[in-house]
Amino acid sequence: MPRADYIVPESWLTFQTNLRYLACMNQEVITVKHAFTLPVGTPVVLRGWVRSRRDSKGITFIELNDGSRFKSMQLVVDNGVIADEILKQVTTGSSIAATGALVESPAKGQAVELKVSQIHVYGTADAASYPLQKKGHTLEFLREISHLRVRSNTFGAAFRVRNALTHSIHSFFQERDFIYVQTPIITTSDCEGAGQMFNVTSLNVNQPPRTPDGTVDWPQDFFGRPAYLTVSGQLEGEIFALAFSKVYTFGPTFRAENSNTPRHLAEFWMIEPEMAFYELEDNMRLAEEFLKYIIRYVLDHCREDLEFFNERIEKTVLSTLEHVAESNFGHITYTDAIGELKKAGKAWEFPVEWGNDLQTEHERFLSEEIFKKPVIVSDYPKDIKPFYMRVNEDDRTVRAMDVLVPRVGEIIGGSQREDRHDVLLQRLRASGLDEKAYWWYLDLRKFGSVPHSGFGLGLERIMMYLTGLKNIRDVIPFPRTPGNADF
RNA sequence: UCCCCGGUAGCUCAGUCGGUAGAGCAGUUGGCUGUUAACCAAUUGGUCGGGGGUUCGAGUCCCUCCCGGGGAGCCA
Repeated sequence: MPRADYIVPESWLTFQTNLRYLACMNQEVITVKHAFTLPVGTPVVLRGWVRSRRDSKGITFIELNDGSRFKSMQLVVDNGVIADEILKQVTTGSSIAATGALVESPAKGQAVELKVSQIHVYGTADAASYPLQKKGHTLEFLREISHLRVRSNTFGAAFRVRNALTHSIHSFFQERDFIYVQTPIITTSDCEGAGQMFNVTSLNVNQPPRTPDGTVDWPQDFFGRPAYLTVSGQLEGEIFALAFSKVYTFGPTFRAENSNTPRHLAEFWMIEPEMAFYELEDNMRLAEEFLKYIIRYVLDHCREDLEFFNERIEKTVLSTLEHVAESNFGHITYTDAIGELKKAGKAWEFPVEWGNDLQTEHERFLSEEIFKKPVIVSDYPKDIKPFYMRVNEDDRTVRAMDVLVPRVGEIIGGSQREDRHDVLLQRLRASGLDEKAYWWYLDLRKFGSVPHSGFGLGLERIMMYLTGLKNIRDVIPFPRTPGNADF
């Protein structure tokens, strides 16, 4: 809906006057996205960055993008309207404000365009050295210029999708009475069983204080003992679930693993819901509902961006997302999955044997060949899963679940938690963990313990699924990987 | 961390048997009255990833280090 107080009267001739008008009305600058909704004839000031410029004799076309949506506004400058010395500065990458009126476009490609009456150049961008060209760049090259890649089509689309995705995650849980809990980023509970952790210390790492036997004297450190960056908020999430019934965390997590793959980051974002009174079946139902909800949301709110990914990055993005949002996930137990994989009669690189963990090749076969859609594998052997997962009646398997999706692999890992104090204690000991460090975790099973479940979703993993981008470094603003923490 | 592939102009790449550096795009200049990755013409542009070695001679062969990509493990 056009709002009169957004509209700059055409008679207000100078750019400075327009600026003052906007300022005194205390209005935010109109976006390109908003401008496309205004009726033809509306005078506006648009500001943004020049994507490209095309000159013909007597007429200049400028693509102006401000990030508000994928499509740029085409600015049309007729001969003589803008002084040559100003127009010369309007190059790819420069930042400008353009005053003019929205008009119907006589040519194909856009319904409306801005007929320019004035241009103000905020900042020039030397054409010879500005790295972004009008033609395609490789994602690897753009990754080296993370401060500028966000101005490109691909990364503009990716981070608008990421924004919508994070919004939808909060909406989903808030609509269902989940409480958002911020679990700590610094933790002293080591060996959470999820890989190498980053040490956090205020000691001088070159000359740490040492005890007589030569080991580092941790009591002198900031927290009085070794501290780490969290690898998961799950254990603290359980504390809150046993008070607020349904909670979720949404924050960064850290792994110091030396993983060099397109699917791993040292710093990534994770969503971890935790629900009291939920058994594994409830957990699986929630995971499926959750994934469908956020996929539907992004389909409904980022159509233009997804169409770009579908056209340029991965031709199956739209069809798979539509399919997944409508169809039911597959479900198979680990034991049955082993049977299916054996029946497939394929020559596996890793042997298919009950008790072995599923390898990437097995997971892909399940989701891509057998089910051809997301599939939940549940009830894994207890020996290959962490201590906190609830042991089944058979005493051989635990109430674990992994959601596997075609193309990306494991996107969710979760379980029903062990809520029996004696069993948990036994599992802790069997895993060789220090039960004293988990005193509060055991306490939760001593005082008002209830069945409860939860799962973790990697934000960047679902981003890869939504966009079709094949390297996780392209779906997070500033990727941290072994040997790389630039920007 | 392991295995494989790659690094040549700002970008994407070619470079034969070891003989002294190429194209497209971008940039620049000019042309074109409505372009859409505009088009047409001309033109500038190089420490061939770093170091070492073999050779009369290395972008090319060897060693080594760095960086990037793919696969694996770990996982989300």
